Amino acid sequence: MAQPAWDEIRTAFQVARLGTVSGAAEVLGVHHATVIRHIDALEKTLGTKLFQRHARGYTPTEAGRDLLTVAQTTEEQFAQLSSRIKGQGEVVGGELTITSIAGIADLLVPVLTAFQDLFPLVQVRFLTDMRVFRLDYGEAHVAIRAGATPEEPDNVAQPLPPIRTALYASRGYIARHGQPKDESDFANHRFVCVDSETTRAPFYRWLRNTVPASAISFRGTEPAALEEAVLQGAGIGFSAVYKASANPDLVEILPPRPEWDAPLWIVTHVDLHRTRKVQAFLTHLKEAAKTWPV
Amino acid sequence: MAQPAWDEIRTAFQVARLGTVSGAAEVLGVHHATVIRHIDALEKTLGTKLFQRHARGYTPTEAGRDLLTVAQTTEEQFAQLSSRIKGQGEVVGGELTITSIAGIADLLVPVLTAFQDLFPLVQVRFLTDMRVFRLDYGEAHVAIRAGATPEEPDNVAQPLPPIRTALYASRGYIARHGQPKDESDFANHRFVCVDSETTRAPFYRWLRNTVPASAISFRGTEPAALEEAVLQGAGIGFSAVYKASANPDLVEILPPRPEWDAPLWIVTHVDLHRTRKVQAFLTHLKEAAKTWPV
DNA sequence: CCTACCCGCTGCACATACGCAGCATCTCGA
DNA sequence: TCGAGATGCTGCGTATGTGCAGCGGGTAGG
Repeated sequence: MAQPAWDEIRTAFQVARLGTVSGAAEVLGVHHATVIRHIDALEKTLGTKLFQRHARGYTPTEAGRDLLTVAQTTEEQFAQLSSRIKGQGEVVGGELTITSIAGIADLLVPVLTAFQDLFPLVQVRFLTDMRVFRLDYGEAHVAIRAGATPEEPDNVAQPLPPIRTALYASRGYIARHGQPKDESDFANHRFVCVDSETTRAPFYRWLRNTVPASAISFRGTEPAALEEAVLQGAGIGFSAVYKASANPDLVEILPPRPEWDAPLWIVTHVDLHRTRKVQAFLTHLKEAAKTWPV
Repeated sequence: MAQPAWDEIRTAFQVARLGTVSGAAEVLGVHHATVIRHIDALEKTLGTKLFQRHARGYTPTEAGRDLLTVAQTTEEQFAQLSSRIKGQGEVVGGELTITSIAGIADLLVPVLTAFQDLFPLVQVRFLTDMRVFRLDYGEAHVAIRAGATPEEPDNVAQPLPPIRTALYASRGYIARHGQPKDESDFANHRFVCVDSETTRAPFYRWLRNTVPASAISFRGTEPAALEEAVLQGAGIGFSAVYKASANPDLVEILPPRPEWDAPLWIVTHVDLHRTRKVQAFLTHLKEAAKTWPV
């Protein structure tokens, strides 16, 4: 069962509305002949006459009047849709999906809530999952990634201030085990380290190379668990500077090193990068990043 | 503000629904390349990306999902419209407009009511007006015309049994003036005739040529008024045989003559003639005409 | 009654859009 | 790790649809 072409329905709609082929042709911006051919083709596929042809123009039959009412609403629907889509880039509103690693959620959440206050029409979705969300699939508008420079094509990467990391111990740990004088004293202490052998984090690699395996007394996979372990005095471990500096219970064992810095990237898909919504968020995020503790 | 082509919206709709260009192309019965070109053109006119392109296919963006929901209902609306129009010729229902001269209304009304009983979905409009309704303008589905063979192109004419006419007088008239013995006696009687000089009715022409003008004592324009005048005894006049034979008060002065017969025609527009509704009425009408009094 | 305008129709030439085919890329499974 | 399948993309030749112009017919106004 052959379905009629939508363009032909639109042509027939204008003819039914205006009553003349000439008027419809002018409105549609096509030639009179095109209008006639569309009507003929449509009537052929439908197997019914839609119009009575006479010298004064085209008068819709019952079927034509039926088409008129249906296509009338379609016309309005499409017009609304069109202006909605065209205007969507202008107004900052609708859904805004951000994805990041869980570790910097406390850094991002204030930024997101402030952005939401700035643009009340925006609905924020903040996804922090183990897996990397694919920007290609439209899963997120903006991704905050840590590590090496993202190289995916079609992705736009912009730098953020890196996450500085240092070695800390809780005051409870120091009270029990003291504070290492220098690196040679590390063997006499207890350390908290990630369990994975293949971690990409440079400071953990440094830890494996510097501290004897026997000194690493607490291992875990979940970053949040490792941080908690350090706080609880399970051992000496790493923490982001911005987190530790806010916690008076943590004492710096070793200061942050540039090679430990985790580069932070804002990544967006090239198609979404141009939209005003994303642009507004990016400027807001970069502005907020200037005030981040370093 | 350029409006997007409806066909391109349909293409984009199928892509959004199926997620792949290939699938949409197969459903639409066009080539993959056409689908891509439609999407590109539509996104260009809308100024916004509708889909995220990736190796697995096309994933709709917010705008694409918006289009999806709108076009979904459009698709359903058009499908319903299409089947409704296609099927409308199959079911005998809706409006049926008949037009005729007022004089034979009493002959047609029983036919119309019987037809309405046969097809309860039909709504009959019976138009009897002085002016001739134009089938071209879709003013009526079927016209009952009297007189010469209709010659308009695009009109289909079918014969009906002609209306036979004879000369009558009321019993009241005969009681007062007697009954003419033959045509030479007409000068001593009173006659009822139409007022118009240019009447096309052959029996009135015959009357003018046969009866002296002084014998025509009652003139009128309205056929119904003339009939009433004959009944009231104003004079001798014409009446359709089927009407007079039902009235015992009328006495036949002269029997009907073939040259007085008024040919009756069923006329339909060629476009509407093929529809089942009109066909059903035509067969019903012709069947009923067989039982008409002649 | 006649003339001028409007509308719809159709043959022809051209441009646009289409189908085709080959290519590049990615995903999934062995 | 490699291969098979699927998907999207692009250049080229063709066909379909479009624009153009002239014609015929009907209506309206003088």
